[in-house]
Amino acid sequence: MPLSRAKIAAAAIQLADVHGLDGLSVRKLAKELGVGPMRLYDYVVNRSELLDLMVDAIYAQIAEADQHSQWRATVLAIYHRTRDATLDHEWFSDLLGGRPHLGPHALAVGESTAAALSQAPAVRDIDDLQRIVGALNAFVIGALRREVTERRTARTTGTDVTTWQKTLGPYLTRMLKTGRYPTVARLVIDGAHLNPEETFHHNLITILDGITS
Amino acid sequence: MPLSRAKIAAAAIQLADVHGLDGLSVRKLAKELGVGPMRLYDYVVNRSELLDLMVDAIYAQIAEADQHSQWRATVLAIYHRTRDATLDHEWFSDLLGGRPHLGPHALAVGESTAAALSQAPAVRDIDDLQRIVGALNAFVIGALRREVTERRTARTTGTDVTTWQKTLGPYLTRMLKTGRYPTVARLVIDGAHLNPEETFHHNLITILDGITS
DNA sequence: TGCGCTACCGTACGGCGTATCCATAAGGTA
DNA sequence: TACCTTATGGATACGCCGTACGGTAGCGCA
Repeated sequence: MPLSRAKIAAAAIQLADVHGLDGLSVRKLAKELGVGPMRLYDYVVNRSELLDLMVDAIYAQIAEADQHSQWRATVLAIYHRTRDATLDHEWFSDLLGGRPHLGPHALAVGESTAAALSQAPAVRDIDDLQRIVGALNAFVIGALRREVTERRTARTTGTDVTTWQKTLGPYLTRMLKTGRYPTVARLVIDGAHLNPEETFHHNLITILDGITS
Repeated sequence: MPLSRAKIAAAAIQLADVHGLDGLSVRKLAKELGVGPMRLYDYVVNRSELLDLMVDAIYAQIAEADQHSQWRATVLAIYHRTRDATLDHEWFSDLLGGRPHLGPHALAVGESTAAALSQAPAVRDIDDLQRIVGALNAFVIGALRREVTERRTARTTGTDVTTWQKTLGPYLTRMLKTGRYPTVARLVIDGAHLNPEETFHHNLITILDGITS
């Protein structure tokens, strides 16, 4: 097996899936592939280019979204698929919005999204399109980052009450008991655990429909 | 000068403002403060806690937003101030959404935002509030990340045409000339350079009014 | 005077990205 | 067959990083 950019990216993704982006080093990746570290620099100029490779591989996964005849359904499908891919590869959220996504598959996804949105009746000119694409992407980036962060903290502190009280619990409850943050306290304590997918869907629809009308 | 968490945070912020988060190391920070590296670990348990300190210092800056009598004006003021602070300290965008913001000032900002939004007529119960706060925060996080990323690439590649053509230009124009990304091409080529602040404001208002009605 | 405690610091370890140089194998030519 | 060229892969090394650890100097107090 002669080693290739695709193979390197696949191994890197697998490593990052398990150990996160911090746990992905050029050296470990090389060891995983059974070669010396410097070998990888024949295929990639930088660690950062390695990340670009990984990102575009994820976009390839996203780009497989089915084309719907309705522009609205197409847009929703793409963003939901983005969410699915992000939850499958949480490190992806660390890179979301942090660098320009210019790989071929990223461009393809961007093209599908923009093309669909350009069919919305409210989109009169290219400036409208730019604003709308920007707003939607911004929401999705932020929402996915938040969701992944919540997942991570829930995982490390544990969802159950006992470990929660041993980690962030004391500090947070102490802060909330000061009475200086009543609304936040209500959100934390009384706020039901909303279904993340439903919340994402609901907010996405609200913004999409609000912005295209 | 006896060294304190506040002083450490201030020096760290200054360093990060100039050299970015990557250019901020515990060792450099210690040297800047005229002490040995390990000295800082008497005030901070981790590099990560150092970042938390810095983040909360920025939230302190944001929290100074004036209180308006109208909830809508309050919300807008807070988010605009968030944007201002982020553009003053671009590294802040790298941390946005990537970790829970639980410092006292972050909580204060969250409290002000949530309290204001809870006065919106459309907010009936706490679940509404949770969804709306989540959606707005998500948009702002994503929008600021994107804006900072654009600023950075514009800075390194240069805004003028000549350097642009020497860096990303060739690759991107080649990709766009394939004809596979017509809509993206139109966005890049024909899309006017929209005023970032206006775009932010416009989108924020659209989402805010769409979601609270 | 002696003693424990605290504040502080120097050193060191393991890991990182990557520049540079070396060994070896492969293949073409005389 | 013998030699030279060229590509392929690897070992080593440099300068950084975060931080664990052990030691020391100064000081309050018995």
